Amino acid sequence: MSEPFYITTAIAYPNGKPHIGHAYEAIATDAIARFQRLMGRDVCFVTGTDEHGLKMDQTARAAGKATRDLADEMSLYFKQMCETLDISADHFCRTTSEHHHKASQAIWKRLEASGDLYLDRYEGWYSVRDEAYYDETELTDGEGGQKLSPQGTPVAWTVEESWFFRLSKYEQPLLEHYAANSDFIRPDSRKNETVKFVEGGLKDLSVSRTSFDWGVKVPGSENHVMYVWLDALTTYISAIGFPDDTEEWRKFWPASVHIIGKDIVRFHTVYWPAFLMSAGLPLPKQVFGHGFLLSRGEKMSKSLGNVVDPMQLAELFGVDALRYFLLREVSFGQDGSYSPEAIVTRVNADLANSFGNLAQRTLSLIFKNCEGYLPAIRGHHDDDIALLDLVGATVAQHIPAHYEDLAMSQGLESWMQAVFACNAYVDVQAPWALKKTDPERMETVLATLFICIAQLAIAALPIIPGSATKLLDQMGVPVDVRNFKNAGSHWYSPLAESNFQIAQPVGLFPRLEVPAEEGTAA
RNA sequence: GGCGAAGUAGCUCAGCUGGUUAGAGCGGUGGAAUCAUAAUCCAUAGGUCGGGGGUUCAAGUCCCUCCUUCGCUACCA
Repeated sequence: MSEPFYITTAIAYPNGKPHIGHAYEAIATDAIARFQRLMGRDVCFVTGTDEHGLKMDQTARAAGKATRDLADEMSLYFKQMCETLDISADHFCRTTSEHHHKASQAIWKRLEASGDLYLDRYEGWYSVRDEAYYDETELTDGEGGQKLSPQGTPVAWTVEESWFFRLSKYEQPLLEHYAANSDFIRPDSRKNETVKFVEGGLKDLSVSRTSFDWGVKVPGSENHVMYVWLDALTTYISAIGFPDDTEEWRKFWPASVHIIGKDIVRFHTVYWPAFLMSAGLPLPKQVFGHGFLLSRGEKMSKSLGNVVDPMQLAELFGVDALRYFLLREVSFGQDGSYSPEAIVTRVNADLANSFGNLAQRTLSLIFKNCEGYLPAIRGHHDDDIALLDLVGATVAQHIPAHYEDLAMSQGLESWMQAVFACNAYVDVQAPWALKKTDPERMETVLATLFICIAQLAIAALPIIPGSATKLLDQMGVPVDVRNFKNAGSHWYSPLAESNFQIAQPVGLFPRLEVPAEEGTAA
């Protein structure tokens, strides 16, 4: 029985098309999910869209559409993005689904049964124009003493009936949980922020709204809809069956890790655990808040006009090139910077010049000098052993250790070091020269390289699944070898003896060029 | 204002609990090689580790202070 591993992305809020940040999160989560599958874990990977709330309603109205139609349309963009980027999610969930409504109402009833919900009034400065409450400190004084919101719209003191959740009750339990589970919130900087925040005291949370109705109806209070976050967070359990007693639910909850952006850490590390405690359900084992992608070091925003469409990038550079760049260049957990130049430089250096060329030169030599048959090994030299050991240790130990720690960029750094060692080995051994002086030795050298390249391709599968698979296909590596457990097993000789023959190798990692029209944002 | 993170070679960054000549990749320079995607390999470029002060036999690595950048500071997500 393999150990279950349940991982989720944040459930994206689709009041616009997906941007590079959504793509980044999906890609990173996918790489982790794929890695765990290759480690033999039984993986469940969930992503989806969080479609309720005021913003969706407003966006739809502004576009002159029915909210449901907008949700359908936008959610589809996210789903398509996942397909395009090779995201291997097991479930794509929508909070508008019937089952999800049922689950949200079920968790609501559990909170209620715990005595953690009470009806009260929410008071504050409300802007009708913005349909939002503002804190006193955010307001400015307009003409005639009229108080204005940050958007410059008039606000008025408003009282609204609302259900409240006794968040305050969970202050100590949460702090105890953070202390007892040091890995619950990662990276540490996010954990510190959360702990300080909770230590500062928790107020009860308003968890229903009556000012709009685009959401999950509160059981027994039909004029209330649930606070979007309560509903959205519930996706993590509704996706695998809750409240029904399904096999998936029993197997996969609690989640191994929620991968989220650093902006929504609080919702996942304070509200969500508190809701779960109240509901009597186990807490996820970890919440990881990744950083943001900056465009040339600047925040991306619609007003700056530097928002990047991930679909366009994938089309321009290739899905695997984009995936590789994001996971190699950005240290997971920290902010990262993106630019077309950076993608081109990184991908050309690592994938095209180093790894791609290594595979191409090796397979070409085998194709030309061995008629495509895998060369025989006739006794290894020390150099061969050293390379096999280095690549073997990298693939069996170093890379998995980094991936396991969600340090994909460091795993890829180890990967590149092994690639460098292979290229150095090729140059020192010079199989093209051995062809004339010692053909048998040439065969051993090429066989050694073949084994190393296959192992490196396997280690790259979580990051660049498409091209690594194509390479392994070209090389005839059996599917059951393509995982971290079997990559280092003795599969080469059986494959060679099976008379497998490689075809003329085809380059899988083309050199990229910076798009010519790349100019300054107008 | 309060709390926190960061400031290391031209660029992007590694440097855990303090300890030999501060590291990598990219770029630059000089060689080698020619199997390969004008790709590869080898060597190299001498950066006061933001400024100042302190602790220590010894400090990017601990303490203080100053400067700069950034994040969090609750109910739009």
